Amino acid sequence: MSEASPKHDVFQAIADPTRRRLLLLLDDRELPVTAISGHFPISRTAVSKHLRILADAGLVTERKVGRETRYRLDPDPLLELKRWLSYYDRYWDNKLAALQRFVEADKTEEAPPSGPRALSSGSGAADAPPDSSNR
Amino acid sequence: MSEASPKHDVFQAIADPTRRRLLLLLDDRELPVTAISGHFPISRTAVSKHLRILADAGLVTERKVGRETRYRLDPDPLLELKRWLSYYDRYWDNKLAALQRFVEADKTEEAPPSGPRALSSGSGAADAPPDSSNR
DNA sequence: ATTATAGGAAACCTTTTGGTTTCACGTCAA
DNA sequence: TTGACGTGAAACCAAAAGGTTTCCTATAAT
Repeated sequence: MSEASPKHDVFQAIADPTRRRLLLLLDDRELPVTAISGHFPISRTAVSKHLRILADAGLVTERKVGRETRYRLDPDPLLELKRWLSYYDRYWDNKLAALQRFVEADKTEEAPPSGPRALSSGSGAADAPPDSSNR
Repeated sequence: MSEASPKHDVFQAIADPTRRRLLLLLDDRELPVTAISGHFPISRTAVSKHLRILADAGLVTERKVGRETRYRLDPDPLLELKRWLSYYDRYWDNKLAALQRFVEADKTEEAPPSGPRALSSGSGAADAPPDSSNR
């Protein structure tokens, strides 16, 4: 509904430290480009490009006010990240983790590479449940 | 602690879709490189390089067994991501979000770029609380 | 009407990234 | 001991990423 052309995905968008700082800066403020770029050691144009990438990922909204363009955080796409991360929650949820380790105890110990392991092609879903994007 | 030389950070490590798939594949299995690369359309060497990046970020552990090197997921560094994400939790925690919007209601409406901003909601440094890394 | 400001677009440069192919080395099997 | 197997290192390459500078176009302001 809201994503038009996610040319840049969230994972890539937040990979850059400068962009992470941008998100923080725009967290609760709506700021025009020049004001934003004052916080960074790089050129205004460079900041502008970062903002575009964030906008492409849906992480900031742009709103024209007179001759300036004001940017503001839109954290919604971060929910995708949150969902992706939640896949690993069982590792930190001690109760489940204990069960998990118990269940997998047998196949963990010194399994030869070519044993009766159902790993190869077997489950197509097991290969990419939360995120299947590939280039 | 545990991190030796985090040449690659988690954010960058998970930015690549192939690497995300690797994490899934190594989620509960410990696999040697050749077995792993069978799941990907790229060369074994390329997979090996991805594994190195993941290892640098601490996301996989490598263990030599005979002539093969077995890799396995170590999700711990993902906690950093989780922590980073939690900074934005207030946006999705409805109770707090309501308060937040109320508090910021006045400064949201057409605030001039140079107003008396006192927003940094208690949580600390306004510019870079969760992540301050910069290149 | 003229001038200053804000910000994106273009062209360009350098470094990084993701990939490949080839090679060398250690380990296991005949 | 001779060969096949499993991997990483090296050299190399094309494309993408992050920057910069130089325009160009709107929108104020005087």
